[in-house]
Amino acid sequence: MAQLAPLIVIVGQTASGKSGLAMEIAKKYKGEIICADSWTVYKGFDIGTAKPTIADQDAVPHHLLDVADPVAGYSAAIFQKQAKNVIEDIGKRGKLPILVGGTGLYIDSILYDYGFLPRSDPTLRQKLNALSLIDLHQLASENQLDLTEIDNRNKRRVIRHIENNGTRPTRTSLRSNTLIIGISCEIEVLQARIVKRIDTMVKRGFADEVRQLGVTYGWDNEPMKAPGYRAFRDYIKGSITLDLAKERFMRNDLQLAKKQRTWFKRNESILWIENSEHAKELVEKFLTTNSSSLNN
RNA sequence: GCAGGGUUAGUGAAGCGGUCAAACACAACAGACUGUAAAUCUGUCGGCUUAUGCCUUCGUAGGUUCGAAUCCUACACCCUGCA
Repeated sequence: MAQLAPLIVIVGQTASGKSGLAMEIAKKYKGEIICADSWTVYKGFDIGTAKPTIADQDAVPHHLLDVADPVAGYSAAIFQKQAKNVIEDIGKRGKLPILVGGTGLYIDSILYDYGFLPRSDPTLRQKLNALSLIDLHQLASENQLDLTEIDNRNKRRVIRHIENNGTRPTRTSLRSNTLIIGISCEIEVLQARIVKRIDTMVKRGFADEVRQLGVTYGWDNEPMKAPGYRAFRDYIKGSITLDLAKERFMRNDLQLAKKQRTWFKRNESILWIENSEHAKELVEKFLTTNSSSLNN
């Protein structure tokens, strides 16, 4: 089996400074950035998702931004397929792929080469969704499906198990030739950064963006559920003040950060760093050690 | 000043003599996580400690009762009708 291209992965909580670090590394080592973020994939959702700016995109090539239509939706499996292609392509061109993002599932789908099972049939999904958890357990048992191995109180998981007819998805061990850097950040510092970032977003016209997107794509699509959009939608509709909208935005971001913390905490392959100097040392060492596999 | 309503754990809010450390929601904390993942789900959530255990709580201080967050009295603060 051919050696995989070297891959740098940068993870961390929202607003922890992932993008900034990625830019630094990309500039220094001729890198290209792949965004592993379940919201920046959507077209038009720019300010509120903290999508890299046009200037940043001009300075360093970015991939998997704006690849999804807000109404059509997206998924981890689609991401995985696209990301794998992009990473391979970047490697072939002799550049350094840098996977950056806070969506744990997307990251792990690359790190552990998740074997996603086929997408569900919409008709069947609708039918199963209408059933209660108890009915679903009943159905599973009629089909000799064992639910003890899965989170059987989670309706969504039970449905998925039935749809897959009991087949379990696969995963591999950690991708070879991969350096995973995690940016650690104190909660207080993070909160301050989030507050500041929201102010900046508002100054850049976030409210207008939300209004525009609501008119264009409606209010019920997936990216509209993102922390900022969810919070500002009520402000746009006039039911809450700007201050309250910002307050809720922050709350939503902090809750997101909490989930990200939990997700990444369990991954023992992540090397946690405090500052970008430390990160660059790690990258330097990693690239030296793996130079033989670099396509010069 | 008179009459009425209110004061419950981080917040909102049930309870109105025993089965109340006190429903429920939110927040918080911990965890799971494979085609919606910023999703979905699980556990904890007064303290000690982890026990069918003890201790301290339901504005404050007393009282009635075998027993009070629940009844009575006084006081404090908040809202409403008449002044």
